[in-house]
Amino acid sequence: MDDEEARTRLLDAAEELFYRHGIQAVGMDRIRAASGVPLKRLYRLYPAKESLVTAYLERRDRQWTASLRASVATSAQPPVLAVFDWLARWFSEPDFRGCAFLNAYGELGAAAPEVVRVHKAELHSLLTEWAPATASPALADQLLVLVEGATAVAALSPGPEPARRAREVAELLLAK
Amino acid sequence: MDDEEARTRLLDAAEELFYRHGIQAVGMDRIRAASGVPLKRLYRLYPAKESLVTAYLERRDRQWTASLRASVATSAQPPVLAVFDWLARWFSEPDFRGCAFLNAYGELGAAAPEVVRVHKAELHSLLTEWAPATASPALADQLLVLVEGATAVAALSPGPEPARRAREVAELLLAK
DNA sequence: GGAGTGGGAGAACGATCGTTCTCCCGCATC
DNA sequence: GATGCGGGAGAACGATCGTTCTCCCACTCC
Repeated sequence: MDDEEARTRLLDAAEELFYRHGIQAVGMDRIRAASGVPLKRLYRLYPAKESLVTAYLERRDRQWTASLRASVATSAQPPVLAVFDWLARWFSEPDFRGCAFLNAYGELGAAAPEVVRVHKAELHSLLTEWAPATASPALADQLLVLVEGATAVAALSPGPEPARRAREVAELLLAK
Repeated sequence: MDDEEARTRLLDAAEELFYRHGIQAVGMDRIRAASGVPLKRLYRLYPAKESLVTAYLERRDRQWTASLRASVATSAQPPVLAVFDWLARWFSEPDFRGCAFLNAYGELGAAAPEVVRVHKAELHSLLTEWAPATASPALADQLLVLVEGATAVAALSPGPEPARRAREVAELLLAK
């Protein structure tokens, strides 16, 4: 097992545990046990828990954004509506538990890593990119409210319905 | 200082600290220091941290719902739109940091107290009550997405704008 | 006034946390 | 084959947490 594989295993374990149980509720030793990476190596690759948390969120941000981009690009639907179809599938995953970045911000507050804010800015920028060129500049803001709202509602009552409700509203916004 | 005043002081301190810093980040001794209530009395009134957390969320639920109800009842606007005006004022409070119930759920996961789920069910029921009688039964679900979405967006970029954007969308839904 | 009681201040306890250190084994080098 | 050395397993350390205990003082009741 080289360092690269150890990093992957550590981030896999961190993602699974931090996302499911929250960040403060998971100790470093639990991540060592779940990843199989010895503590000494863990601290060589990530010198403190905070850097592991940041790395977890940064990788999740890249993967989340890439998955959404790919799904929107290959959908036959208008991009903005394809977002909600992708959300419906995400909300149906068995271990879905809301937005990892919002959860981290709620738990850590001002101590949350910068990537939390970056993630939300990226999402806003994607929605701006996908909105019809003729639309009002407020449309991206409104769509962002719909995406965040569907995610927050689904966090407490999982399943595709919140995404479908949000999609209905988005269709209305586009037809306006 | 009788027990009732001690309870109030404890819940005030708990609300201020738990909401601002997160639940796990605040120790019982910090609540003792902020409230001025001795530890012995604290544990007589709330036998464990979990019961203090539950009491904090339950009181906040009652106050939040009462404030929203009162504001909607005295507004000249249609009830559903008055909700978003109330949100805009809430988001502008200097210590606003998102929905305390969603934050608690994100931090505690399955270990979150039941009141988190109850709070969201109440909100849905209020929106159903305030929706025009002629509206589609899906309207309350869509409004819930808008309310939660505005709150989530405002958590990371505070101020009244997310509520205004959500209100614009709600107007469109009502005019449909 | 003396005995009992309740509560306040804060030390103490056991558990757990993030982090570091010790010990030891396998392996590469001359 | 002796010698270093990187790394693994896990003990150990200091801090902090939730919770309980000790000590002591003020006050009540006869």
